[in-house]
Amino acid sequence: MVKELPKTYDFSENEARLYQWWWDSGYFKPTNDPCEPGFDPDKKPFVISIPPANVTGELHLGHAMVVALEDLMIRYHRMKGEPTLWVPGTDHAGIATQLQVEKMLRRQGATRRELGREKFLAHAWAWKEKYGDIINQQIRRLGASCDWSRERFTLDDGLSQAVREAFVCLFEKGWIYRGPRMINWSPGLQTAVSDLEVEYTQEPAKLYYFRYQIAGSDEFIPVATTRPETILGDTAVAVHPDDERFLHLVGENALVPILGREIPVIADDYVDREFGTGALKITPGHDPNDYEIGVKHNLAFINVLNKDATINEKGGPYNGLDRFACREKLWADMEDAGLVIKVEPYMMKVPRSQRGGEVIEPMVSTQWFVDVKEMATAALQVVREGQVEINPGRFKKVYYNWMENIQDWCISRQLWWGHRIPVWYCQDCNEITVTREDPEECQHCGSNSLQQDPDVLDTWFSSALWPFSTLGWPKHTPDLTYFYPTSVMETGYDILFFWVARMLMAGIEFTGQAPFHTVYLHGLIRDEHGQKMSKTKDNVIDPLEVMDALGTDALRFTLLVGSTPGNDMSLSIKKVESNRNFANKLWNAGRFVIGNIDQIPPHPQDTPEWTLADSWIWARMKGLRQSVNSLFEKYQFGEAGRQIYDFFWGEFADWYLEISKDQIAAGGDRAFYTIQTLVRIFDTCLRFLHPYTPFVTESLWGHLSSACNERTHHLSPDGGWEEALIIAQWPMPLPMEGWESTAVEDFSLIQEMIRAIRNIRSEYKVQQGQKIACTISAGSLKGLMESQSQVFVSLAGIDPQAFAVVESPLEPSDEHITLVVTPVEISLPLAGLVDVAAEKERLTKELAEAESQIKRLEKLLTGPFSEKAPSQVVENEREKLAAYHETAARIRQQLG
RNA sequence: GGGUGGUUAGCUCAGCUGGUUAGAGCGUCGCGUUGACAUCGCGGAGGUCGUAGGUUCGAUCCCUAUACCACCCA
Repeated sequence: MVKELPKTYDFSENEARLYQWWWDSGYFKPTNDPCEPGFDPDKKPFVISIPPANVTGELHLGHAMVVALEDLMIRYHRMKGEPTLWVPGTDHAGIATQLQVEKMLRRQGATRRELGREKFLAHAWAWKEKYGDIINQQIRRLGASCDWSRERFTLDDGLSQAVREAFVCLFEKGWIYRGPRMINWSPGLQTAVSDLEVEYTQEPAKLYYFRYQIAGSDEFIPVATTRPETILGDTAVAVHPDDERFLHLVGENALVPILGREIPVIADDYVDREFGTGALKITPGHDPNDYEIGVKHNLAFINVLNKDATINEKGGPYNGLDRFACREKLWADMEDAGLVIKVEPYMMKVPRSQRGGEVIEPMVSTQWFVDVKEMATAALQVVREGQVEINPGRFKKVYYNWMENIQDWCISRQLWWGHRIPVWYCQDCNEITVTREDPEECQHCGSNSLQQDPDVLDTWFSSALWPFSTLGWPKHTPDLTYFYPTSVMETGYDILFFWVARMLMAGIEFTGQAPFHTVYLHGLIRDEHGQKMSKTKDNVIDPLEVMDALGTDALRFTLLVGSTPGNDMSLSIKKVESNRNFANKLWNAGRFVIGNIDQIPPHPQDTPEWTLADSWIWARMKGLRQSVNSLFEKYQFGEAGRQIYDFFWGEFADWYLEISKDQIAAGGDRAFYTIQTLVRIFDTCLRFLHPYTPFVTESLWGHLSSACNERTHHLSPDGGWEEALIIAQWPMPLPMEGWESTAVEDFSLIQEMIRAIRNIRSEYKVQQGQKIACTISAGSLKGLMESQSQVFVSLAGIDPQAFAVVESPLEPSDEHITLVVTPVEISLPLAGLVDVAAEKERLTKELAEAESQIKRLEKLLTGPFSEKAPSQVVENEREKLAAYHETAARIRQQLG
C-alpha cells in the first residue's frame, strides 16, 4: 500500500532532496568514462560545455535559460542511453570581478594602487573563494545535471596553462603583435576595451561650428565638430579635393585655435561635403576615422588625454582639466577670440562602455593585438561547409558578415585580475621573451633583468579556449580524446561574436577541429510587455524568487515552452503560475493513477479486449511519440513541450482518466487492462516531461514505480522499472499497426457528441447532477454508440435508464432537442424546457452554415482545384462536402 | 548607411518545408465543489493573421513593395 500523497504538489520538499540523490547516485557523470575501467571508446558521447558564468555573479534569467535548455538536452540524451557529459564551470570575468573587489576595498578605505598588485590579487582570490560558489549553488537549484567533478575555473592552473600555450602559439606564428593603434579607452576602468565592449547610443548633443584661421591670412575655413576638446589634438584640416571654395587653401597652414599651432590644410575625398561645413578637422590621435587619414597623409599624432581623461600637457592652458570641462572652457575662450560661428543641436552616436556606461575615448595606445584573419577564414569555412550548424539558421548570415569584416582583436587589458600576458621585457637589450614557462633570463642576451608585461588578457581570450581547455588541453588527456569535440554549444545570440566566433577560431586553430557541431542560440528574456529588464525600470524578475514561490519545474517549463529558438521571449509571473498549475495537475493525475494501482487484479483472465477509449489514448500516444521525437531531433523543444502538455492535460487527464474510472469500477479484466493503460501512458508522459520538469516527474515516477513493483510485474514497462527516471529509457516511436486512425476517428466523434450535449445542457441551464435522457440515431454506427453508453452516461450526464440507440432517423418533435453531429443525430427530450422558437432558430442557423459550406465546397470542387490539387486533398474536400450534405439534410428534416 | 527579426484573440505568444472553418496560456462571461486536481471542472464570447500588389487550383506561410516596432553591424 502506497503512502497517501499530499493533495497539492510541494516542490520545496522535493527539489533539494532529489538533486542530492541524483548527484550522490552518480547519474550526472558519463556512463562511459574514459577514466574508468570498462571504457568503450567507440560509443559516441553527447557533450556540452556550459557557458561559464561570472564567478562572482548572481543568477539571472539568462543563466536560467541556458541551464534549462542545456539540462533538457543533456537529460534527453542521457535517457536515450548515450554517454553524456555536461562540463560546468565559471569565468574569472576580469573587469566585473576586479570592480567588485575594488568596491569592497573602498569600503574598507583601501585602494588597489595602495595595496599593490600582489596584495590586491590575494584579496581578489579571497573574494572568489568566498563568493565564487554562490552562482554554482544557484545553478544547481535549477536542476542542472552537470558533472561537478569536472568543474573548471578559467584561472585554474590547467586553464591558465592553456591560455599560456595559446598565447605562445599565436605569438610564434606571428599573429600576436604589440603596437600603437587606435583603441577604445575606458577612463573609469583605466583600461583598453575591445570594439565589442563598446555600445553606441543615439544621444542629443551639439555641433560646434568655428573658424580655422589660415596662417598669415584673413581667410578661414569653417569647421564643425561634436567634440571641441579634440581641437587641441588636431593635426590637419581636410577639405574635399573638388571643393572649389577651399581648394586654393590646400597646402597652406591653419592655426589651431588658442594654441596657435600650425597644421596643414589637406585634400581628401573622405570629406563629406554635405555634412557640417564641408570641411573637417583631423585629430588622428582621438578619432578612428581621422586616424586612417592621419596614416594616409603622414600626419602627426597628438594624444591630448591622460588615462583618466583629463587633458595632458599637450593641451597647453587646459592641462589638468577634465575632458568635458575643457570642452566648455575651450569653447568659451574661442568665443572670446572671435572664432565661434554657431552651435546647433545635433543627434550623435556616443560610444559608451558596455560596463558602466561611461563615455569611451578613442585613443592611440600601445596594446597587444591578435591578427585573426587566418583563423577567421577557417572558422568561416566550417560553417559554410556545414561542419558546424548554427540554429536558427538565420544567424549564419550574421556570423558571415561579422567574420568577413573582422578587425584585429585588442587582447590586453590594464587590469590585474586575469591571465598575465606572458611577455617579458629585457632591461638590457630591450628584446622581448615569450615563453610557456616563466623565463629566468632573456632569450636574446641572457640577461636576467626581465620585467613581465603588467597587463592581463581579455577574459574572452580564455573563454575562447573553454570547450577544450576544460577537458585538459593542451595535455592529451583521456577526456580530451574522448569528449572533444563537444556536441552542442548552446548560448544567447548576444554573444555570438564575443564567444561563439572566437571559440570556433580557437578550436580549429589549436585542436584542428571545430569545438562543436551545432550552435544553438536562444533569445533574450524580456518582461511581460516585451521590455528589456533593467533595475532602473524595476521590472527585473529574479529567478531565485520565482523558484522559491512557484518551483523550479514551473520556471523551467515556462522558459522552455514559452520560447522559440533565437527569438526573445516575454516572461510574466502569470505564465510561471500557470505552469506551476501544470505541475500540480501532473501531481494529481499521478495521485489518481498511483492510488488505483492496488485495484488491479493480480492477473488478467484473458487476452485484452480494449475499449474504444483504451485504443484511442494508445493511438494518440503513438502519434505523440513520433511527433515529440521528430521535434527533438530538430531542436524544437518548445513545440514538443506544448504537445506533451496538450496531450497530457487535454486528452489523458480530461478524457481518458475520466473514462477509466468506470472501466476500473467494472472490475476484472476491464480494470486490469485499464490500470495497465493508465500506468503505461502516465509513465510515458513522465519520461517525456522529465527533461522539462525534472523534479516533479522524478518524484512521481518514484512513487509510481514502487507502487507498481509492490503490486505486480504486469505493470512493468518493457525492460522493467529503472532505478530512477533520470536514467530511464526515453520513449522512442512505435510502429503504426493500422488500427490507430479508426480508433482516433471514432473517439473524436464521441467527443464531439459529448461536447454537443454538454453545450446544450449549459445553454438550457440543466443542473450539473441532473441526468437527462438521450436517444441516438446512429445508422450503421449503432454498435459503436451502444458500446459507448457508459461514456455518455458519465461524461455527458445521461440517464442510463433512458439511453437508447436506434438505427432509424429521428422524427422531428417539439418535445426534443435534436443535435446533428454527422453522421449521427442526438435527441434530448428536455421535457418542458424546450424553447421551440429558439430551437428553430438554432437549427436554422446551423443549416445556413452547412449550406454556405456546401456552396463554397461545390464551387471549389467544380473549379480547377479538383484537377490541380493532389488527389488526397481533393478527396478530403469531397468527404467534407458529403458530410455537409448529410448534415443539411438531417437538419432540414428536423425543421420539417 | 548595411543587415536581421517581429507585426496573428483584450495581453503574451505558438503555428518549420503552402492544403482551404487559424491554436494555447492568461484575462473575460455563464454554470459548477462530498473521492485525482478550485493550483480544478464544463461551456461561451473574442481574430478579414500590419498594409498593397504578385505567384498559385489554393497564401498566416512564398515573392515584391511599404508602414511601424525591436535588435545587430558600420
